[in-house]
Amino acid sequence: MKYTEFENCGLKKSLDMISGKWNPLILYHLFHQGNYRFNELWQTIPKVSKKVLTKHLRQLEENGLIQRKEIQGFPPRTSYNLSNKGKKLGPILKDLDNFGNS
Amino acid sequence: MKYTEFENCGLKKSLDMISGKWNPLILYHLFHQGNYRFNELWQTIPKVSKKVLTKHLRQLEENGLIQRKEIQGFPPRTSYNLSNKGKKLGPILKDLDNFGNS
DNA sequence: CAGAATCCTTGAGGATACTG
DNA sequence: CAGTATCCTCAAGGATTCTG
Repeated sequence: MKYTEFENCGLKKSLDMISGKWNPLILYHLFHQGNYRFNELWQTIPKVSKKVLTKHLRQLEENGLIQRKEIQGFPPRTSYNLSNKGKKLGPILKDLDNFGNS
Repeated sequence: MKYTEFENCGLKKSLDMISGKWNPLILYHLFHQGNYRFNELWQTIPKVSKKVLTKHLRQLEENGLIQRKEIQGFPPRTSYNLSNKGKKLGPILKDLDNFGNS
């Protein structure tokens, strides 16, 4: 496999999806509590700036791992939860966790 | 899970082990051909500089995923191959590859 | 509340030259 | 052959302030 091929392979795509600094933690929380509003998630992971948290969430959404819902009204609210695709990552992340602990 | 806990969890450790730019490709080649000398590997992945390739290999070795053997004599030779631990990553990387292709 | 805008720091990775 | 040694670039992430 050459580098140009690697760039398009599934492994690379998967790693790009989850390797952002906060992505594993975001996914972890969505796995275990299901549903978060933006500020709720931010307070759960207080060390990340809102800008960066937003960026991570946008990428996760673009990659189809999470869903973002706007709730109409004022003040504005958003709700984030895992997509079906995102849920399929669960066992793999668990495998990686076990591997890292071995 | 708080960030401080995440820093020490297995998932973080695993991601740190494999998320270096060239690590997946290095592991891929070692999986499929078993044994490489330094220059052989470098010519297989020619876009990486020797400095960076060395750094990746050192880290993989420190994390116990690969083994490095020096062959005495001149010119110097080294041989790299997967450790038993490294081989256990195979199925997980395959899962990630499938996931990324889905 | 859920971001967007702005400016800044840091380190991973790259390019090139040198060496035992 | 298998690396070191230097110098350099760039983008991820951080800090802070502003807004509909």
